[in-house]
Amino acid sequence: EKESKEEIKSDTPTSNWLTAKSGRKKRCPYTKHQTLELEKEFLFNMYLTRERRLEISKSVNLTDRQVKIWFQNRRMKLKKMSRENRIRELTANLTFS
Amino acid sequence: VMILRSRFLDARRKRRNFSKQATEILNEYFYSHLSNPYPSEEAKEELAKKCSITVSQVSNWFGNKRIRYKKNIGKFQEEANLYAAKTAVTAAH
DNA sequence: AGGCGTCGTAAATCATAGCC
DNA sequence: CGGCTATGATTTACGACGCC
Repeated sequence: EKESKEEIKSDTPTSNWLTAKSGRKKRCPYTKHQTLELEKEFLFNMYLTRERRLEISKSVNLTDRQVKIWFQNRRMKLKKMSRENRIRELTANLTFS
Repeated sequence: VMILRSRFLDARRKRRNFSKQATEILNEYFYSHLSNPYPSEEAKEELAKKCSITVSQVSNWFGNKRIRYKKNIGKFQEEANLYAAKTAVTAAH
């Protein structure tokens, strides 16, 4: 008997999850200057207005879509950082008091 | 105590490879879910606990593993067989 | 409809731990 | 002791879905 819910089929060794996402633009690392400018703006405000976004994108020579996505990613990074900081504080106190 | 504390905190910044048994647990999950190696949030939490690492680290591990596996399946064939055999034994009651 | 939000991820790249 | 490569983490770029 046993459970046969999660079957490992011999038919499709490994199929769909390795379907490559085609047509995606290759990741292009930003320059130090670009990153610095974006970080400075992020420090000033985490959310951009459309006008501000246009200005920034022009000044750092990125498309406004790239700037929009950069801010989205940056907010997620901040969120992750605060999540982990909180856990560390709690863990440190419990372990060593 | 302060020395221990600072050592513990410093250890955060230096990357360490995961322990042998942590890697073992992650690989067992990966190869026993090879048709869809995407653990749910709950599964990630459980793996994190068992491995004594964070959920983010579990996510990183699966992200890296999926890409590296599919980039070169041949290179991982031996490992795949090994864990397939292992879980077969475990599944036998 | 349309645009911008989060969430989870792919893929490339970075940093360096650890093994010869 | 280097040099290399494996491995964990971070950075771009989207798709899927949500809420005005």
